[in-house]
Amino acid sequence: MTDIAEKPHGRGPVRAKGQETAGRVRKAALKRFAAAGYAAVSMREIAADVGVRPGALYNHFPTKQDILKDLMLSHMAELLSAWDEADFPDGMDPLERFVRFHIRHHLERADEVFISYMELRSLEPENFALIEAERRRYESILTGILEDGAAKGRYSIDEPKVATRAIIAMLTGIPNWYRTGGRLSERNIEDLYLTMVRKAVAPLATREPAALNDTQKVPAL
Amino acid sequence: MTDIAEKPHGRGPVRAKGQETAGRVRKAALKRFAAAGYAAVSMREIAADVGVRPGALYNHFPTKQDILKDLMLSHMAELLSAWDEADFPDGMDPLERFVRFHIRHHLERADEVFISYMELRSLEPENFALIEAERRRYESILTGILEDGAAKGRYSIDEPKVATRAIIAMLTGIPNWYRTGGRLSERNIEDLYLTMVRKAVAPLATREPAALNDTQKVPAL
Amino acid sequence: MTDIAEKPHGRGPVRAKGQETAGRVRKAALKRFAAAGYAAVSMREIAADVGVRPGALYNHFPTKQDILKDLMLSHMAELLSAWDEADFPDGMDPLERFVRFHIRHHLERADEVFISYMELRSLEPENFALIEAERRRYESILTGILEDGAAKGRYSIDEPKVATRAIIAMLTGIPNWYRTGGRLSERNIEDLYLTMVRKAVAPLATREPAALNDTQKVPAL
Amino acid sequence: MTDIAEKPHGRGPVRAKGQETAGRVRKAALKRFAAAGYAAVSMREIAADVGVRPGALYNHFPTKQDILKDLMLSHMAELLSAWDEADFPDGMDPLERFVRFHIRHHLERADEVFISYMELRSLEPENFALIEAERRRYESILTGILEDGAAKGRYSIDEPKVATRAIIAMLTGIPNWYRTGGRLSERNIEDLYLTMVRKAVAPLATREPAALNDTQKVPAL
DNA sequence: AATGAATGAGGATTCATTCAT
DNA sequence: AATGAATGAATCCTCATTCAT
Repeated sequence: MTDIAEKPHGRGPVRAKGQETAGRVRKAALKRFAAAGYAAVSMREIAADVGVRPGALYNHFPTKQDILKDLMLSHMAELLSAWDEADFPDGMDPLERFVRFHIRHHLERADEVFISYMELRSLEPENFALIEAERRRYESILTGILEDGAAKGRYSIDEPKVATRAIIAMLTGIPNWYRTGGRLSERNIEDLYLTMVRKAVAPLATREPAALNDTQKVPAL
Repeated sequence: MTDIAEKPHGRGPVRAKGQETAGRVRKAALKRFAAAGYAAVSMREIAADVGVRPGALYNHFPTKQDILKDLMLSHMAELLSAWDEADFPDGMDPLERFVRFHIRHHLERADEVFISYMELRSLEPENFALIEAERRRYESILTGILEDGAAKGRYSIDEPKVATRAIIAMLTGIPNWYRTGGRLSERNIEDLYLTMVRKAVAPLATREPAALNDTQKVPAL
Repeated sequence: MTDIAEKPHGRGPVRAKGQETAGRVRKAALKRFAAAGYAAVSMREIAADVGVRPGALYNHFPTKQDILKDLMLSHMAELLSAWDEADFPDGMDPLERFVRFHIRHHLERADEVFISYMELRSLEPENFALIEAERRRYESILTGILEDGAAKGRYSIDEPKVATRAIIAMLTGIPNWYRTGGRLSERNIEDLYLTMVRKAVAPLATREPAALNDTQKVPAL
Repeated sequence: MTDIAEKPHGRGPVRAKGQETAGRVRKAALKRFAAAGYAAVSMREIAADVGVRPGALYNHFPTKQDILKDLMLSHMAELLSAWDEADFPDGMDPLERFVRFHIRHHLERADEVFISYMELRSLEPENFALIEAERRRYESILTGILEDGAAKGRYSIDEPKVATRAIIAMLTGIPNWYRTGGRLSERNIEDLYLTMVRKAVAPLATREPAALNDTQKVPAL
């Protein structure tokens, strides 16, 4: 939305680097796919955002589907490489690492995240398989942390895969409602969610007998 | 809930043909909207599912948008009235009530839930306002439970609205991956999530040692 | 081109029988495919000829390709059934029958003929197979006549299939240049070609030994 | 024969690169025009065949139409000059000469022939006139032979122009079905067709009165 | 001589919707 | 309540061509 305003005007190519156009297409498509959904966005709209005629888009992406695939693949690649390079204090608990990383990364990329979770259904089967593989790789990071912690007795988790999904759903839901500039800072959110996650997987120790009784009492229901 | 659907008939129960069609339209639209997204579904597809020509749909719903609005409004109405009528053992902890209710209701209505959370963006502003009001009413039930429990010192929650969203996101994410007939029963899921939710809002550490023991007692599951 | 002028005007369906529209589409497509070739004709042009918006064509033919297929299949069906029903004087020589029939039929249907021979390449493989089978059925009629006559010693033909093609090519080429209303009547054309065909397959008898010798003498060349 | 193709180069034989490209364009266009028709072939396809981007074609031919015009004009020029230079045994009958020449030339140039007869309709009027003039020149060769032979009493032809077209259509149809390597050699084909042509224009003399009578007897029909 | 990016027009087809029957 | 035919606008994408580099 920023550089778009600087698009060269007049007819014909102004030699303003075609390279840039592909990037502007990505940016415009991202915004629109996130806002309205892949199917509801037309190539015309994207072209208009970019400041180009619809046909020109096809110099950069062979089909609309390829734009989506490109966005999703590069999001997953970035997510995984960002995790590899994440810089946290040495002694930090892996679960804290993951929670803070995930929230931070996802709050900065609300649109990419949303698309990546919502538009899986808009992918043609071949592309779906590509993306799905990446998603599993990411989820397995958290599953590994949980299993590891459970093995060491630090967490109490019966089903690490279920817990992985529960936690990721919880964290990934944040950008749905969180708006920067509000009462809560990103750091506040991180802390709040970290607390909830930690407690959710914490060993019960000697602490909450009453609650459990409740649960067990629940009969047929 | 479209007015058309309510058109009363004076001819006795035999004359249910039109009613039936409207119902079949709702059912077909629900499936397709959930699977592909509102924008990606055509009236022709719905008509084909129903076994009718596209024009006939307009005898039952004035526009495609009205089908969506109908589905979402009736889902929310049903959700709220189901909560009002939910039948739980008398002494049950309200949070447990809510968690079990929500999971149960949503697992039975995966498509409605999904549409209701995803297709808000496809609603025209007027319809959006209608639905959004209902959603807030539902969320406020959980917020109320949390605030109440916090006031009584049973939970430790700094931000009840944040917690509300975190919990609802976590629970609502279940139908995204849960499949009946797998290793985990619905009841298992309820128990697992209930445990996580309870712990997530539990007062910390030294405060409720008893509770923890209870949780650990939860056996095989 | 005639009834088209009578197309009902004004917006919306004038209930002037949709049935008729399909026929008008066929007629317009025929003219245009013959004149410019399948690939060079747009659905918009056909629609304009018919007096309808492009989308309306799709109520009658699922694709442009189906219009072509329809034209070619019905031409071949008509050709074969016309042959079956052709009414010639009882004692007429079968070859004369065929030549007169072919010329007559094809002069009346210059466009269909042209399309049927030229647009085979525009058919998708499945449709091509359908049409090609019909074409072979028709050619086999002439081959049968030639083989029969040769067996009876009335014709001298070394390669009945080659002769079939030679004759059909010769006859089918007529509409390429012949224009009614010129110096030569259709009847003249029939007679001229019949004479040439007859002579082409006639036994050489004892009459033109020189000619044949010539041919045989031709050496390497 | 586009002017561009004739652009002389002063740099010696090494600098034949551009020339080569133009030739490759001609060759690719020829194949594709023959196979699919002018209208169905895109400049992009031609460029891909040549191994070049579409824009580069315009260094060699100003428009797509000019490629077609070039192919057709050069085919006709080659045909006429090949006739002038054809080397046949001295005493050979002119009709045999023509038939053998035409078959030979056309079997070697199936694509050019096909285009030249089929894509006349794709020519803009100005280009059409150019080509049509050449075609008439070629046809007049055969007409001359027939008229000459008729004058000398060697042939019996009522309408030399009709006969010209009949014969050319017959001969030109060969590449439509003939495939080298089959049962019949090119030489066999020449002989078969020559026989048919000769007989078709042969004087009836005293030899086949019956046949003629047959024709004449045919009444109204 | 070739590229890469663009244009503007147009390709076939689909869409939600209308309406006479 | 349903149909069949239509509309008008929009869909994705392809086209021939241009032109700065």
